[in-house]
Amino acid sequence: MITKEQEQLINERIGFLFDKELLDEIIGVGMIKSFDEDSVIMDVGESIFYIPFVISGSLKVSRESKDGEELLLYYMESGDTCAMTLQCCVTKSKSQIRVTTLDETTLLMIPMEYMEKWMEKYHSWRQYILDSYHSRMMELMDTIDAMAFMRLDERLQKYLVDQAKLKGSLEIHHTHKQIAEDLHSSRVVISRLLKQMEVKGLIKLRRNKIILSTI
DNA sequence: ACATTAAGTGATT
DNA sequence: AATCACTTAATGT
Repeated sequence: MITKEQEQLINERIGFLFDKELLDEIIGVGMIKSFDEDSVIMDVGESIFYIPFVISGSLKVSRESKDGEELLLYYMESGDTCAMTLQCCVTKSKSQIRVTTLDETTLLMIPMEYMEKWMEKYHSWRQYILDSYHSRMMELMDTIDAMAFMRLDERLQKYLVDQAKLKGSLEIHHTHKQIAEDLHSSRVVISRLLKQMEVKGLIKLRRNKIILSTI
């Protein structure tokens, strides 16, 4: 059940997206769930019963190949929902993706049966769903572009800037290994590129930490 | 003090 | 740009 404080938080973070009436319904049927940093909240092959909304925190959505290799697709922040999940709800298929938290993250879960019902009933819902499809699509285009046309060093820079923006901090607490996995590269290569960037004065390197000079 | 894990580096493909 | 093999540095027990 949703408490008064949680209701307030929902209103604050995603309230502007929907009509009052729909918001009341959301509060009636939704559940709030919180997760620690680095927990996998949904994995490849799992069935999906809830539509998640990000209330606070951030997550990454990635894909996994047969041999366990990971590839980062896009990020989700406050007010976002997962287009892949929506798709799975409609087609009643299993998750094709993995969703991992990057921070302590709070989600609002809506049982999936409301998805279609609200599509007919509320303009704001339909609009929101279409918008989020659109923005996910755009983000995917971005990552495809990056993979196809950008060199790894440019991708790495973009990655660092994205992370910094996402966390609102110039310090990034990732190991070179984690970054390599996200960018589908190897640790040694990332270490070397980061070293180059440090020499250029773009970043400073510490153990488990990278400090950007600017965004 | 010792083990473990992260990061740095030269050589090779 | 990736991989190997090895070193060095930082951190936990």
